[in-house]
Order: sequence, then C-alpha cells, then structure tokens
Amino acid sequence: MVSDNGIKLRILQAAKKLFARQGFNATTVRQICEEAGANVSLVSYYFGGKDKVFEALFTEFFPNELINEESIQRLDPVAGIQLLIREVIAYGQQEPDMVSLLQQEIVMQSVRMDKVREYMIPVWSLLHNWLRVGREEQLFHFRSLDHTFMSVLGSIVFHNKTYHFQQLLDNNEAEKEGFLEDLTHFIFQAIGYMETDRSK
Amino acid sequence: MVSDNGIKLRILQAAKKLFARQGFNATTVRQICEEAGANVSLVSYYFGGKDKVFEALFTEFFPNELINEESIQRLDPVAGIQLLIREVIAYGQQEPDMVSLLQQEIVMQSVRMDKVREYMIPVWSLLHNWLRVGREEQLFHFRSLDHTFMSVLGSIVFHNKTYHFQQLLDNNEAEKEGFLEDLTHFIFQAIGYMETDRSK
DNA sequence: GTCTATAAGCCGATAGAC
DNA sequence: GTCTATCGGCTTATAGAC
Repeated sequence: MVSDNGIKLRILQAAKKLFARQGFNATTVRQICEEAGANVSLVSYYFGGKDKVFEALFTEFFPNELINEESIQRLDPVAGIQLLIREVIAYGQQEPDMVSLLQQEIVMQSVRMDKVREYMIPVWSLLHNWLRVGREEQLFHFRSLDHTFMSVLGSIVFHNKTYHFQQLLDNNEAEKEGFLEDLTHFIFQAIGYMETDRSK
Repeated sequence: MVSDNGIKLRILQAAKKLFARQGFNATTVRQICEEAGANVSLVSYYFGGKDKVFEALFTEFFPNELINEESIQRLDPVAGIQLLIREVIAYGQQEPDMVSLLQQEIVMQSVRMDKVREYMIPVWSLLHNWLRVGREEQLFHFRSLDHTFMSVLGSIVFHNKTYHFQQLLDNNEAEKEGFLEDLTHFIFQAIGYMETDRSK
C-alpha cells in the first residue's frame, strides 16, 4: 500500500484519472505530475517509470479481497452470479476510472494485458464456473458454455458506455433506477434460468 | 471510392490493419507507409494527414449500404433483430479490423467519436426501434428499454474479444459452430421473447 | 525528497528536388 | 507522383544541484 505517502498516492490518483479519460499512451508523465501537483521526476523516483505506475494502480485500486473470500467461492450458481453482477456494478460505481481503464486495455490488446489478466481472470473464472455448474445442475439451460459466458460478460461490461448512445435513448426517468435488477433479470432470463426451479 | 488507385488503397488497408492492432495513437504514419510500401509523404499528399486517413476508412470499409435499404427498415421486430445480429456478426467476420477499430474508439472515448457515431448510430437506431416496437406489440417483455438496449448491444459487440479469456474457456469443439444461433437465442431469451408468440 | 536542465529519440507534416 | 531531408514540437528518463 502506498496510502501512507501523500504525494505517491496523489500521483496514482492522477494517473488513474488521466489513463481512464485519455488512455495510457495518450497520457504523458508530465500531465500526471501536473494533475498531482508533483514534479516530473517523481514518477521515476517513486515508481520507476510510467509502466510501473500502471501496475501500481492494480495493487492499490483493484478489489483483490473480493475473490479470495472463501465464503464467496462456496456460493451456489444462482446466488454466486447474482452477487458477482452486484459486486461488479458496485465496483463500477466506486471506481469508474478503473473499469474504463480495464476496458481500454482489453479492447486495445495492449502490451499490458498480461498484468490485466492476472487480476481480472480470477473474477471471471468464478462466473464461468458458476455457469458450468448451474448447467450441470439443470438450473440454467443453454447450448454452448463458452458462447454464453462471453455474452454474459459483454452485457455486464458494456453498460458504462451508455453516454455514446444518449441520442438514441429514451432516458425515461422512471426507468433510471433499478438498473441492477434489470441487468440481473436480463442475464438470468438469457441463460434460461426459471426462478421457479429453485423451489424444486 | 479510392479503389481505383493502387497505392491509395494500399495505404488505407495498411492503416486499417495497424489502427486495429495498435490503436490510432500508437500507430505512426511511418508504420502505415512502411506496411503499404509507400513513401511517408504520401499520407499527406493523398489524404491530408493521419486524421483524414481515419475518416476515409469509413467511406471505404463501413457497410453504408445496409442501413439505407428500405426493405430492412420495414421488417418486423423479430425478423429485424435477427437480421441485425446476423449482419453485424457477418461484418465482424468480413472486416474484423474495422470492428476492432470501432470498439477502440468507443472505449477510448476518442476525439474521433463524432465521426464514429455518424456511421454507427443509424445501425443501432434500428435495434432500439425494434426493441421498442416489439415491446409495444407485446412480443418482448422487459422493464427498461434503455437498459435492455445496452445489454443487447454489449452481448453482441463483446464477442470478438474471446481470445483474452482463452485460458478460462472449455473450447469444446462441438460447440464452436452455431455461434450465431447461440447469440440469437441468448438475446431473444433475454428480452423475454417466446417463440410461440409468433403463431398468435 | 524535490527540483531544474537536458539528453536522446520519435512524432506528423511539408518544402522542394526530380 | 514520388522522393529525401528537415523542421518544430513533443516524449520519457535521468544526471546532478540543493
């Protein structure tokens, strides 16, 4: 943790913000330091370069605790997927810049993807396992596990790009709340889960 | 169309390939020209700069014909959405680099998004309309039109990022075919469409 | 720890030769 | 149309002063 050092943390926060808004490549060390109110040379001094700042973002702002909770891994498929959707959406609200950054690295197929995978794979591994077990237990009904997994993933991660489609949307005020419920419902319906199955 | 000029087209094809693999920013004019077997100065000569090359990609490689077909706009919601999914997936197979490029610009919130929107919005406008009309006709059942629209969009566009999750997937050979059917089924189930409704 | 100054290199664009 | 050579500006990284 770097939380104990004021300026080091300010550099990280500035980097997180600027990487998310402009991308890693388009963000210069000078911009980061200006935003953080630090001298240019401090990025090298504290982190050892721009790339190391990127890596430090994960140890600092990625929810590493979540996946390692034993209690979570033991959840049944339905409760597990419900929780995962809820946690991912909550993380997206707490750390929108981190989510944007993750999406950018994925889509850009950047050289930093190895680092990104290291943190991200354990999370989505839970989803893949719950889908597989849920199908085995006949809770869910779908043909291809992998195709379904990617579809679920897409529907979860794409939501924060809503603003690009504003001109298309109705922006119905009454609908704005209940997003988590809508998404959960969308996904469980898509994977062929009938709520009544649970009472069996 | 620039198809009549050999080197001009070669520059466009090189730019498409490199933009898709490395991103617009990370791709240099020098790289494009090396890939195209052209001199560095020809990008300025033919297009007027790197930005104009980007714009030319859309007039050359975006399926502008599709949306303007009158016959398509008159389809009913079910047939329309089926066709749209099929066409988008087909385009992704014909022009994977263009799709990657589009995704990158969206996620990076680039300054080129105005151009991207100009071409992309008409396509997704069809989807939004069909979802709305389909709900009005009680073919589809969901609470929020906008949330559902974004979820459908996400499940369609995220699929070409499968390779990032290879280590998680089963890669069941028997499942690899039938991707289009799986995705279509996933989406129609998600939006609460019962196939039997059609026989009403 | 924090600063300034500078190194070394790449960028896009173009003037001008042919 | 196509080339080379070059300009001005930006980048990361760091040596060395304090």
